[in-house]
Amino acid sequence: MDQLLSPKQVAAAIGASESSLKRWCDQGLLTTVKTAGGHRRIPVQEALRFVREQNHAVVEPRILTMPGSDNRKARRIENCAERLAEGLLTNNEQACHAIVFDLFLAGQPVSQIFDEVIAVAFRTIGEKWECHEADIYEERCSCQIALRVLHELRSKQTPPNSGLIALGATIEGDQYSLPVTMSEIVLRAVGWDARLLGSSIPFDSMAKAIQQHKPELFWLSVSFVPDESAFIAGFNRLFEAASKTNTAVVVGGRALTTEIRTRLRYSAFCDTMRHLEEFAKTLRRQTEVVPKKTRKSRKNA
Amino acid sequence: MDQLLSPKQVAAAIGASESSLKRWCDQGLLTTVKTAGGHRRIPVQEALRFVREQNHAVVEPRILTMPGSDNRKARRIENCAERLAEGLLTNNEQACHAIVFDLFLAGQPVSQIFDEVIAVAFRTIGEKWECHEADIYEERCSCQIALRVLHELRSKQTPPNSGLIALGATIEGDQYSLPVTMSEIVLRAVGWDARLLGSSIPFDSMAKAIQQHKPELFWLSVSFVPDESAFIAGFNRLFEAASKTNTAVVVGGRALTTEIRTRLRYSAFCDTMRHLEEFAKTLRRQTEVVPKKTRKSRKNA
DNA sequence: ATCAAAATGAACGATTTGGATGTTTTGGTG
DNA sequence: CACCAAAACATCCAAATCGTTCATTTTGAT
Repeated sequence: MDQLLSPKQVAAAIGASESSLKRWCDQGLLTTVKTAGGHRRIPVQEALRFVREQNHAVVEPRILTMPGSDNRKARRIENCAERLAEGLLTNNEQACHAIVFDLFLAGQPVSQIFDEVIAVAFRTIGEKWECHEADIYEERCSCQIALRVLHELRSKQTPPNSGLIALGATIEGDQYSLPVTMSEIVLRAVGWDARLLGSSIPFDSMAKAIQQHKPELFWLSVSFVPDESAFIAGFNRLFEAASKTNTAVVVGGRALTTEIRTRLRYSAFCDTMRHLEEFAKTLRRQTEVVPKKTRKSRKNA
Repeated sequence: MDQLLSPKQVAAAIGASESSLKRWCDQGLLTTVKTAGGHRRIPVQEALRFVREQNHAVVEPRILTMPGSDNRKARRIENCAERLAEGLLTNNEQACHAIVFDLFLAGQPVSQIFDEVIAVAFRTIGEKWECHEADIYEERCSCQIALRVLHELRSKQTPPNSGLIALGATIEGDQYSLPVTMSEIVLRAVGWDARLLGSSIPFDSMAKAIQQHKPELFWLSVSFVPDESAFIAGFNRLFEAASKTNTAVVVGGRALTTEIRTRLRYSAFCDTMRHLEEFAKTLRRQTEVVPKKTRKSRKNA
């Protein structure tokens, strides 16, 4: 479903002249496809990538299928967590949408948006719940809204084209789908073909998925551990299975105490989305370079 | 074997207008076969060659990769469930998306799409799982895909403007978010301001939500009942709470055996999305007409 | 402050695109 | 077989886009 835009449309969207836009296309700053008659066509995702990378202003977000909003001051990341928490608790889905997409358009890495805005907002909501200032249903409803925003965000990313596959899941009994969904988006942002298996997957089924898809990476978000020893045993079994297909296993989540961690075997532990992003980037570089047996790269070194 | 496509289909596939495509055919950029009546027919292979050689964009790969998905036969709702099940199990998100949206754009009511396509597809997947032809992770992954399609569908609906509020949820321990999400979409389709609270909500919290939002309708999707007697007690308590705010309570879901049902008090029981739609329509008419004390409606009667 | 280099945006005639039109063909149904 | 709605046809034309040139503005270094 990636829509194609004409140079004029993109120009209008970002408030530049058509001439400049055409020049940028010809310079390769924007990847264009051409019609048979030689007209330039720009996929929306590509336009979004350009806006984010160049830190360009967006005058008409609607052309880029983005929610309209007050652009100027919204870009600072500081108050956003607060504002998001309020938007979530007051059921103001549009506001939540706008907060996240403003940051996205302003070029903030998704990992940072997740760590510093969404995660913080939900921590706030969690605290309010503990103080009986918010009810459970309000927290759950907030999750629903956030999930919809995340799905929308996901659909605006440039679709993955690399052959590097990542699979992700949560363990049986863990129903928190927000973190695992964020992980998927982060991985896709750095070029992985990340596929979320879903929530509450038994370890044996994960192993089967690994065996069938042979991913380069498997990630596990652990927000809740129903049975500690079963978890440790199951996880280490999973790690065994993964090593057979050379699959790196990344684990993270608030339910993992240091005590549990010391008894796990894993390729990487990630406290934040930023960590996950960094690890995925590194692994990607390694995995891509290694199979290439030529030593061309020496020339540049 | 050599599937033929109409100019319109190819145009849709590559995101160009029908006019342009026909011109390109006439210029010889695309080799066409002609029917007896002079209509152009383009072999899939030829369309693919054109895309490769012209380095053209592909907006709707499904048309070229799964030929026959777009013709009139495919619009028929009968085969769709089958095709959707296959798309879900093969991780072909785009195909799933296309199947649902083709029906939606063709004017099929969402309730019918849900009852006759999505529900059927998941029943098929469930059966395969029972016969060990599909793994748990494949079912979960299918749910993820379906959820994303549903969210996309929701975002394409006209946003609610009526004052009629509906709240919905699943009970604690019930993690099936697909049915409850479909319900929300159905209600929104018939003009309700439906707000999904989320999955796994305790009865007390639902009661609180009702008390705070005073909805005209509350719906509960029950796909799984962890504790039967606790459920019955909790539900009837909820019904009590709802009657205080004049809130109709609708219940449905595959976990509700007739045995359980006989022990519940509710405003309506819905086996299908169609039932829910009908009930919501009726309630809407009643609720809207009653407070209006003029008898204008008599004129039309 | 000054100037050259670079970037921007407007203007131009030629070409391409895509929507509208009324007519004909197609494919499915009774 | 006859019928019908949807799809495709040919044609036309306004609007959009192309590549190019050129004047103006911005940038950056002296």
